[in-house]
Amino acid sequence: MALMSKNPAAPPVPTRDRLLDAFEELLVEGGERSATLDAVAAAAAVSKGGLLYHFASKDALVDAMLARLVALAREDAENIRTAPAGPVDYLIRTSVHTGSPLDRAYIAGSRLAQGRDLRARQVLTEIRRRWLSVIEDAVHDTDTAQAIMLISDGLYVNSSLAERELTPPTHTDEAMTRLIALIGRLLPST
Amino acid sequence: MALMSKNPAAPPVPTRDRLLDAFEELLVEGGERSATLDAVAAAAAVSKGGLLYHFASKDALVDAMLARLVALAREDAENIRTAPAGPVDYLIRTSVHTGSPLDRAYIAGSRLAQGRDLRARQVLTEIRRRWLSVIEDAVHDTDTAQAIMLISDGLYVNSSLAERELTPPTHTDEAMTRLIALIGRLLPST
DNA sequence: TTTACTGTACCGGCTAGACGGTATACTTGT
DNA sequence: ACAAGTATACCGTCTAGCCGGTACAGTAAA
Repeated sequence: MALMSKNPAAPPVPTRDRLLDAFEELLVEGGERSATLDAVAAAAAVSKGGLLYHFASKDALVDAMLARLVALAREDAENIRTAPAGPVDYLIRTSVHTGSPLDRAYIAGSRLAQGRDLRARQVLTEIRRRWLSVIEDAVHDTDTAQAIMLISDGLYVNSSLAERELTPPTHTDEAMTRLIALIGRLLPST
Repeated sequence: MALMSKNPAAPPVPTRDRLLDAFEELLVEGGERSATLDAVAAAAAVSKGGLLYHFASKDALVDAMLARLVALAREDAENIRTAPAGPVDYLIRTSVHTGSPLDRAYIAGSRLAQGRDLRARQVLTEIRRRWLSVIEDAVHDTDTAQAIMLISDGLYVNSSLAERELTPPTHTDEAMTRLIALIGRLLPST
């Protein structure tokens, strides 16, 4: 009785954000090709005119999406740095597809980066540079940090590719724990 | 004098292959969106009609491309297994973008896998499964093998993303050597 | 009145694909 | 030997539909 499908006091998600969500979702699910203006508008239950009211062009939509990604990544870098279980543990565990907003935005961004979009490539490169520097600070060794980043990248690829197929969950929590233990061996014994 | 731009006795590359090459190249450079039939035909210096003579539909073009990828990957798995410097060394060194036919085909395939193409996803999953099994045979430890595959995947991502930007070559031969040494630490000390 | 849209109609360019035609080489019957 | 037919390997044109974008008239709420 107290639980409705939505908290009645919760402000509705602004149309602008719903449009960005829909854009990301389409990119993640079907790549650049699927993410047309018509499809985005339909997925957000907004008319095409409404979409173009908020974003004057597809370019503007991309810009806004990337800006949101950058903001989320900035927060995340802080989360990695201050994670109780340590930066490496946090980074690795959040590299599998968890469905978090950052996850979705990051994968959406990498879909665009596969195309000719220079901005997307630059944003992704910058984000990874930032993550790398956090890990470097944590492990005090460039080569090791780089290897850890590669594993993180690999996890992203795997989970965004194998996604929702008939594959039994490869990257279980337990598997992640073992992987992190394994990564421990990379650390120079100080 | 003896060297012309081409061996005069060399048979010209068949149009069919040139079309597949062009298709891959466009996918690698600009993603699914760039790889239209018109663009493929133009890049191969063939009319659109000519393209459709060899491949009755875009689907057929994709099928042929994936078939070639599978064939190349099959050969490669054998190369990994029998590499003089060992499977891990070979796998890691060939995970950076070398411009080899397999490289190009693999990246082209992963561009398609970003979209809705089920076949591409299945093919890539299958290829990685094959590689993993070779590495498993070599290192006798599932977790370690999986970690090595993740690093390999990460290298692919990095080199296909940062490709030909103003980034100084991150993955030099020397860096690869150090990475491989690092990976050595993952191996259980038998 | 302004903000935040909806809905419709339209346009130019692109996209996949169909189709008819053509040049050339090879085969077959006589 | 030669005409007739067939297969191969394309070229050039056309079309239906999609895509990004424009334009604009209307509406409902604050």
